[in-house]
Amino acid sequence: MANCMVFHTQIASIMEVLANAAVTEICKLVDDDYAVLRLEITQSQKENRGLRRKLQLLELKVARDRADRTIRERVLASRPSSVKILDRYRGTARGEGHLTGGHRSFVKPAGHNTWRDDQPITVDEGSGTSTQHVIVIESADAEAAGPGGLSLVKQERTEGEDPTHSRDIQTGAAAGVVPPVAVEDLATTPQHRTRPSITEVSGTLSAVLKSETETLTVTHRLLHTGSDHGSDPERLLLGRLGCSPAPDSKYLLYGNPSPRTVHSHQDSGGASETGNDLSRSYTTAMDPGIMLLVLETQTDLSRADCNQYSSSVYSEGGIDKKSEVILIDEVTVKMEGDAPLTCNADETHLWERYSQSNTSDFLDCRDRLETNLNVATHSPLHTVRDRDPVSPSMAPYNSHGSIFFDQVFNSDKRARDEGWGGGATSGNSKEKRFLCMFCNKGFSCLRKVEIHQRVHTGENPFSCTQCEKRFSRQDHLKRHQRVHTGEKPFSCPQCEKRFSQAGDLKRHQRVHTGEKPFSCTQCHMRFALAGNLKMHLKVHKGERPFTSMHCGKRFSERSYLRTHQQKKHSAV
DNA sequence: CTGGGGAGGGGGCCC
DNA sequence: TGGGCCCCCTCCCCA
Repeated sequence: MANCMVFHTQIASIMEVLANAAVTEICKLVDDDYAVLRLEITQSQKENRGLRRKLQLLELKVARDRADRTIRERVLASRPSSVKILDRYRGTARGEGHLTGGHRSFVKPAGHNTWRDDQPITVDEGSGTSTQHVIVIESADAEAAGPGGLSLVKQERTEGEDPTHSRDIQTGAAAGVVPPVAVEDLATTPQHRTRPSITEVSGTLSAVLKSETETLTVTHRLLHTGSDHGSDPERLLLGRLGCSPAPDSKYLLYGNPSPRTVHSHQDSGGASETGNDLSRSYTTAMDPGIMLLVLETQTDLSRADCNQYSSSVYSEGGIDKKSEVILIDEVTVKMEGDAPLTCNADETHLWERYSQSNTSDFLDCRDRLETNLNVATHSPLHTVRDRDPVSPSMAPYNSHGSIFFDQVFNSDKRARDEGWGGGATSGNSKEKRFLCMFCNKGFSCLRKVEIHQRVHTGENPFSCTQCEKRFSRQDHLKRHQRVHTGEKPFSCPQCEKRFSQAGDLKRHQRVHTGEKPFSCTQCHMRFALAGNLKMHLKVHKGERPFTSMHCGKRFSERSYLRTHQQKKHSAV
């Protein structure tokens, strides 16, 4: 019995030892397998990340190629639209010329990459012919454009800072991915070349701006971006280029993340819609997904100062913070009452650039912006206010990736508007805290800026159901529709003539009053209409830009040429 | 050439 | 804040 007990004890001991050994072995196996498994998981994760990265790059490349192809097709299909752009922003450059002034630098819609070279556009300007070079913007890789979108860019111009260094920092992040931003300013020497305020942040795109003017020795900048419309909305930041607000003023330059309507060129109506064509192409080109910009005014140049310095070249190297400006010839004729005619032949349009934003601020802005984007508004605007002072440490590239362009295009209308006191620096009683990111014009509320920006973006959300014409404003559409309805609500009390626009009636009534508020300073002839005076001035200037192909006879107006040709034709 | 109208672009203001 | 209107300006066209 005792032996039996001992035997059982021994058996139990052996069983325990064996069990322990088995457990140990099992644990060891589990640990080994677990380690292997972990290793495999880690490797798989790494592989996944790598593959995902490759996939993103491939997708971006495909998207970019598609966008390039589309844009190339559009540009090739509508090559003349480039001239229409001139027309839009010069206001007068239609067809054969007929230019009285305006910008001497032109915007190529962003993304129209096939319009690559400096294409001289010959515009007959008065007695001479000016060869205008088109600003060329080239898109570039979009590889680093993160889906998160908004980028962070900071640009600083502090006294003594080397702007080259600043730019290098800003572009450096994308340098390995995209071609560096190239800006050529043929009018300036390399030493005086003003560094472009184009900051390639994410590599979504690089911009090549080439601008050259024949008669100007000033630098000008322009920004544009382009991307695949169908892909993730491009994020860009636009700086500004234009005469700066008053010193020490701070303005909010907002982004317009409007889900821009992209119109195909098939939408373009007939020949009567050339303007719309332009708008559409331009809209397509712009299509900014998000534009956000933080701006602090920086230059000491007032508008007048800009005018004064408009023909000089500014260098931003080192401590020079002055703006780049562009001199635009523009003839504006405005006559009030019997006051002498005023001809500002050297109306200037000014380009300047600068922008400042703090990295953290920008991230903050981005967050706000992205938050706002979730709101289903048509075109939410986002403002950033009270920017912190600029920090020298730049972090131009964030994880989301995006672009910052610190440039702005000024339309010739701007000078006029600001001449009326509507500019950002006009110091109106109403504080105009909201700046157009394109022309820096100030507005008192976001809605106005949004509407105004359509001037630059070409967005025409309101279309006529009768003729497919498109308008940037609803009231303009409504007014246009009187063309179809025949409605003429404004009637002249003197002659019962009716007009569709109140201004037309007012203008017409000069017929009855005999009022001729526009007088020529050369011959003291007076005119009831400003356009008539304008045409008359060509007589004095001897401007005859319209030449008959048949007999070589020259005319000051296209209509004269047309009449002449009709007579010739009827005679034959 | 001149006179004049049609129509569109754009800003400001009011409700 | 958005709609609507007024106003100014400009281009184009035609008589």
